Amino acid sequence: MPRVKLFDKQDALKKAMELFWEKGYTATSLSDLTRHLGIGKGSFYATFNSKRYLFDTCLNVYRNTNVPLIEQLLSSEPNVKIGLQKLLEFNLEHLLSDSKYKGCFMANSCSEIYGESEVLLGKLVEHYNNVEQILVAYLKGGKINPKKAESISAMTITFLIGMSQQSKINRNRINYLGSIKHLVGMLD
Amino acid sequence: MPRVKLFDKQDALKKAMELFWEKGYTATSLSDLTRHLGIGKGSFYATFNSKRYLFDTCLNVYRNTNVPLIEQLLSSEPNVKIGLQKLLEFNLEHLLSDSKYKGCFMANSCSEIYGESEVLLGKLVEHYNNVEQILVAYLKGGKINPKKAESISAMTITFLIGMSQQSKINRNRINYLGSIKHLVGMLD
DNA sequence: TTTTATATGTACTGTTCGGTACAAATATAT
DNA sequence: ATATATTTGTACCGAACAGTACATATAAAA
Repeated sequence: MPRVKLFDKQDALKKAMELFWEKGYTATSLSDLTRHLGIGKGSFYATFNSKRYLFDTCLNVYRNTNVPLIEQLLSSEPNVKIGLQKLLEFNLEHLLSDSKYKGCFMANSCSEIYGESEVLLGKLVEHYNNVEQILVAYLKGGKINPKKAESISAMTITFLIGMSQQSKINRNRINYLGSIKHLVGMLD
Repeated sequence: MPRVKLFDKQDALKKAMELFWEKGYTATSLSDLTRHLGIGKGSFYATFNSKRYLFDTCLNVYRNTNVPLIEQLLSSEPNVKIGLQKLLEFNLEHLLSDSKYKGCFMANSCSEIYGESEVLLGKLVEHYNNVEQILVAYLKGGKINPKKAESISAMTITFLIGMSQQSKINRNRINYLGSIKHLVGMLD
């Protein structure tokens, strides 16, 4: 019976994610969104409840896209040293190949916690704990001793966050590759 | 002849810096500022030109406060291994002792480059190049071979940026200390 | 073709934004 | 005491903000 939507929700979600990822929550206005998604205000609120709610959804989309990618990348590489290197280089290439200098959506969002209820904070904490645990389990599975696996995982997370932020102002691939080499070397 | 200012400009500058540091440029409104500084709009614009101009000034204040601190810390420690460790631990303690979870003002500002003219970007690039060069010179001065000095400096910068961002969602001192130990150990 | 449930655009809400205009207040030099 | 240069608070500006109300358009079911 009803009229049918003129746009694809999943497609619009992806576009919204790109925009929030690029500009952050606060700096992205509703007119930015409707313009970029190519839909009107009516459709926007009928489909996505509110700006805040859409943002949360976008964070989930990002997370549900990237974490499995990491898991797959690691699980397909039995040599943990190479696996760790691939993980780091994979992230680096993603950052440097992005002409918009967006960095990492999760890491960016750490700068937008202020004033929010605990929801965003909790989501970020959970995400990074999750990734860290994946890495720890992977390294332990490769006969790295538990203590070392944990400390190297922790350092890798910190380094990844740093790289994603720094990639906005420094695009020197050689530099980062050198650091990655050192980091991976710590597994010996 | 004239009426005299009822507030201290340097003091107000410091308060403004705290606020921008905590909330970022966009999320800090003019009413936030005047309320926090305890002055009216008239005084604000008579003293600080504009919100944007004040922000730039605050960034300079931050930088002119912190870089000399780093230089002093390093120059007073002849053992480069201990010097690097002190630098990292000094930063860590600063981050963890801040009950407001503000992170690093410079690193935070990397997330606010979007849409700005090249001014902010240039300032951040220059700052991090500067700090990196200070570190390189310090390590080279301690008989670390040039190549190694450069790669470890680069990694240290990335790590510091990462730590400052991550400190907003993870306050586990032990974790960071472990990473620092590993990083310093790379000098052997 | 008519009915009908949903999608859509537009006009509008009240609020806040950064910034300006300017009159009133005031501390000092005379 | 008076004159004066400066600070200060307040009223105001147009624009943009997130969000709502609702009439209109429309595609499918009947």
